[in-house]
Amino acid sequence: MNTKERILDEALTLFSEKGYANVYVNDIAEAVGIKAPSLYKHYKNKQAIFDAILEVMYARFKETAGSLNIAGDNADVDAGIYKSMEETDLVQLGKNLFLYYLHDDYTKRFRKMLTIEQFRDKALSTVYMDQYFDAPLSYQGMLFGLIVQQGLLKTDNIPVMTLHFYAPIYTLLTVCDRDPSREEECLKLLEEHIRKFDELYGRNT
Amino acid sequence: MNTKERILDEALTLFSEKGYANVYVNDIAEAVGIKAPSLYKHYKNKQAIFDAILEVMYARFKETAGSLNIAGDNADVDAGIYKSMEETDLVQLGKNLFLYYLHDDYTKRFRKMLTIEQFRDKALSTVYMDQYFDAPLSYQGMLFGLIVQQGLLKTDNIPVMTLHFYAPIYTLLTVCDRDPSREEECLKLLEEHIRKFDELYGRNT
DNA sequence: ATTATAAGCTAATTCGAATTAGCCGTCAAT
DNA sequence: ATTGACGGCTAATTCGAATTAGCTTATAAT
Repeated sequence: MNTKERILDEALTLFSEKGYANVYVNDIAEAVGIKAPSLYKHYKNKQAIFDAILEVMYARFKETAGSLNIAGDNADVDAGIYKSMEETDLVQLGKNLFLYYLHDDYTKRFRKMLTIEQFRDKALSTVYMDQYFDAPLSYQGMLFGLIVQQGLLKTDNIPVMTLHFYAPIYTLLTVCDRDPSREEECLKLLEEHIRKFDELYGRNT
Repeated sequence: MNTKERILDEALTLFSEKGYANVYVNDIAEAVGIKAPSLYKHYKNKQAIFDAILEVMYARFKETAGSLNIAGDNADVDAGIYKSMEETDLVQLGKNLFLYYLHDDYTKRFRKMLTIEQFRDKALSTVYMDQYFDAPLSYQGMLFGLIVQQGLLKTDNIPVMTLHFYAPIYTLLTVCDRDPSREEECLKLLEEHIRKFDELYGRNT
């Protein structure tokens, strides 16, 4: 990773911990191991660093939405996903989703940064909502549609079923973001949630 | 409301919209209708204004936790609450909880401020988690315990049942905070959620 | 070999936001 | 009537963080 990239990396870390306004260019430089004025050889100013982070993250989201099949893109359902869903344990799906969101380093720092900065910039809150509400519900809603079609689960209201599946995951995620020491507790609750969800919606009946 | 109180009120509004660091004492003064130096007749400095807001909110939370029976205090269950639960429609309970959180002016601004500032101050994130995770789950868990005892709903896992009830409420709340124009949509989903919850956990069977 | 560019540094400079100094009018209590 | 505290104002002052100026070295291309 070259200096230009490392600046973004360290800046993202700092922004996610303290918020844009509370991070000084000096902090970023120090984290990178250079002096503050040297930053300006790579970026026009502090705001440009922030903007560059956003661009990288947009690009990254686009990639992962496709490859990990959990974060968005409800446009097309290829046969592979469809087939795997038939045999995939819901618990695994939920846990994977949760752990990806929780541990993927970029995702995690970016989410925290969005959480802090979203109220200052409408565009950021839109990104946040899309990433953590609309896209997951849309994508998972489609999956549950297939699962219900297959008769594996039963419901007359797929959007609500999806909300029932996803909202606890989201909620537990916000807990872990705030207090990583509760991760174990949350994972346990997550697993119980999905098992009960499964039971309630009739896979086992 | 005197000047001293109005300062807190306007400052809370501004902090909740832009975050502490992005609000200038000048902004606060302007909102109040005085000049910035006059603020210092009432508060030692900017931080003192922030701290005073926290104190007011702590006090307020303590009050409302008791009087509205939705926001915390799981210590004692008085007979009144117990009795009312027997006949209260869950949908009303959930809607009231949601609408209180969403529309109570102080609660709303304070929640947004906490959301923005929590990562800079461990104490704030603790307050946030307590207010929006632990206390609601604890209190509602107790209520569901009573409801299950009465045989109105059935489950072998009250914490998960409580999570199933509360997580969608919390999730939809975070949506409305970010985009108030989605309130109607969220309320509709909220209602469907609770009806389905009720159905899944067996009130109607 | 020369030159240009990239990327670093130290030492200013700028600039804006927080705070302080010091003055003034009002009003309630002596 | 006088005084003092309260709460406001304008005009500094301070101070710290962002940015710019200008120098240096290394390296890659001519």
